[in-house]
Amino acid sequence: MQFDVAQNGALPLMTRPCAPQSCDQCAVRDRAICADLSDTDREALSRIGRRVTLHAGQTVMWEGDDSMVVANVIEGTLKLATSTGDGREQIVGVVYASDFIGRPFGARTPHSVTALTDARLCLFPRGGFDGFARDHGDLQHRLLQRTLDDLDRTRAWMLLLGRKTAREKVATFLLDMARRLQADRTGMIELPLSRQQIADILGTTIETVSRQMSDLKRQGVIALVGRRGVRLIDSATLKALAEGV
Amino acid sequence: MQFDVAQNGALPLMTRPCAPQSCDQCAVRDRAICADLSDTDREALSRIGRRVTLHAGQTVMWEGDDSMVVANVIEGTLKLATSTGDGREQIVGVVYASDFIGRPFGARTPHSVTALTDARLCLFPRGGFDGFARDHGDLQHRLLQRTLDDLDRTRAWMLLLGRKTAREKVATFLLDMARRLQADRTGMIELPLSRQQIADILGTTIETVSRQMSDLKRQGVIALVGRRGVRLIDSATLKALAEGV
DNA sequence: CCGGCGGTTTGACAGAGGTCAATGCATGGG
DNA sequence: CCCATGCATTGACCTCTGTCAAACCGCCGG
Repeated sequence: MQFDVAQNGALPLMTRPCAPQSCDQCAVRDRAICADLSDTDREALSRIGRRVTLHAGQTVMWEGDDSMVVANVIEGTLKLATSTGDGREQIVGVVYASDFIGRPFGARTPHSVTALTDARLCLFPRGGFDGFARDHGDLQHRLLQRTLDDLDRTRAWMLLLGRKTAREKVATFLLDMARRLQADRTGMIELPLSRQQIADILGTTIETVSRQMSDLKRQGVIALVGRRGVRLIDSATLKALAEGV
Repeated sequence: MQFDVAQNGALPLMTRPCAPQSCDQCAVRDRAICADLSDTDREALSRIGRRVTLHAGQTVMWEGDDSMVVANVIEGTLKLATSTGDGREQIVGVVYASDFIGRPFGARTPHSVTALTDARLCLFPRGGFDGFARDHGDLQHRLLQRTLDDLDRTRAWMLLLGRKTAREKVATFLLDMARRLQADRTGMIELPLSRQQIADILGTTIETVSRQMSDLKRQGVIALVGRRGVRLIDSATLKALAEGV
């Protein structure tokens, strides 16, 4: 367990309001929660919010802060994290393009949100979003669906944190990443996370992650290419290891 | 880590349909998700469902099963749990009177639901409930609120599972239980869980839980009375221990 | 192309907590 | 009321993983 120095620049919220931009060419237009709004409704929602750009490392919301904004992720990867008083960090979620972030209908943001890569958000003031959602059952339904899915995923992750060994954790993590990042034919993926961040997801240390990866490499189950590259060579074995042989 | 033998009788779903009962005298009438429905709507929902009684140890839903029913908890305490292939169990939630259980709007039940005490449920077939919820924005809103709260609590628990020491876990657990069970003036609570179940919540073993509790007792922070009774003597110290001193 | 920085790997070691096993003791059925 | 059963406690031991430290090496800027 160690202390993660928050590396972040100025709060970007007011720094880069992009030129007003219609939803027509939005990259996540049909995957985000606004996907099945009518064109007029979607534009109305769009007018409440604005597009902002983040650089890797910037934090959008802090744990315990008043919940002021919510957002759709248009592009990039971000982490959700909580910490103990003495600085031990646990990553409680990783979000990708089209995911929704922030805490609607609640006073407090229960975890920080930090960009892992450069990212673009479609950001809404919470009050405005809450009001809009209350008036649009389909948006609310979509948000409910998404929240239920998040809860299922989060609970599945609790099994990993509470009951799996380091080996099982790393194997599970690699398979999960391969699925999410759509590994190509050769099983190659580029992790959007440092070893420290992987450790913070798995509830272990950077050294343990590194040792487990090296072991898997030695066994010929994966290959490591550069700092962030991993090639899954024998995913059958990896699956077995993820379940504890 | 050990194997939890599923102790359960017959599936109770069809065994004990109580006499049709109006919502008027329902104990959780104004705390459950149906609380702010109109009387007519609430009665309509009630007609979809039925009241069932469970005995401690009975399982209502199994991990991975098709999601067939959802329910309000009228009375009692239940656990939500997932397991690895080889039988290691992690409790991913504990639900109390007025809480909602089951997976609406989804095909699979992602975790089992088992009664810890005798319990009473207000049970709905999922299809019927889903349809009703879609037509009643206020019900859906309430469900969303609840799900968002669950997600926040679950993520907070991830910090415990991933980053806290055994001492911190047990202290946190006791404080959480005292809050939820409304400890009386003397700080006395009656845990609805066995040591094994506490271990399954905290991602540790029965022996570790027992040792930590004995240590806390030796330090004079708590007193143990009988198998399930705990008296919080010095909750200030307990709070400090929960945060890692 | 090189040098330095920061992330990563590896090693040595220690300790928290898991495992196995025996004893203790509430609790409920006879 | 008492014994038997199953949960809880305690002890001994060992292993996994965390800690501290040093070496390694991609990657970027000059």
